[in-house]
Amino acid sequence: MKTKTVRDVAALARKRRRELGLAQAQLAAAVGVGREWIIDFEKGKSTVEWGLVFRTLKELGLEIDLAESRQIPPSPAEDDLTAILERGRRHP
Amino acid sequence: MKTKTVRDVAALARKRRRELGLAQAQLAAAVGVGREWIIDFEKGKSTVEWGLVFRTLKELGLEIDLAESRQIPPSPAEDDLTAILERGRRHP
DNA sequence: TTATATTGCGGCCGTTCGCCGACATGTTAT
DNA sequence: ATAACATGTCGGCGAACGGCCGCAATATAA
Repeated sequence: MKTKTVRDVAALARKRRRELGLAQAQLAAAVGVGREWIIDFEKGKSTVEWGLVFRTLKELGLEIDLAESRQIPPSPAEDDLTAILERGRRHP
Repeated sequence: MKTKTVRDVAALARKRRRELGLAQAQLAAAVGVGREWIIDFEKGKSTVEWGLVFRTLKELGLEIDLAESRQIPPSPAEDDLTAILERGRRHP
């Protein structure tokens, strides 16, 4: 299942948890986090810890695959980049 | 590409970045994070923000797929869970 | 209905992220 | 040789995470 946003992952994880008949508290205990963390994660909170997300998905039996999409995504800040890079080094 | 740990993801991201000929600073600017964040992420640091990881992978053209692997992985907190699960089911 | 379980939310607080500098090292180019 | 770049490291600081506690809505069961 391709995911486009963190919410997609969150929704999928929630669905999966329910399919497994697990309560948030149960999953939380299994992963080793608080109940609130599961709530935030399933809400799609983007600032949760990456490692905990990974462990949670694993616990739910959801494997993470990375597929190379061929095209380079539109580099959004090309002009800003030069400015930033200029600032990064000493003036010539 | 199946990933088993956060380091797998980190290594893959680093490889991909180099294939694209991007410097850490460039990727950092594109994603909107500091250079150190890219360093930590590529080192496999597990406490980095989930949303930033997602954005970074996207920027690298790496799509995240979630595949349902079989059953529930061996639950590490079985003693606690069994008690809870017992309660959840009808008991003869 | 009455219970029971599950879920969501709001503080509080210790810990830590992520950013910013400056600096060190190694590579490459002029 | 110098200069520029790329990658890492270190110290420091504001901001925010994540855990614990309780309580109010909702499911779900008896």
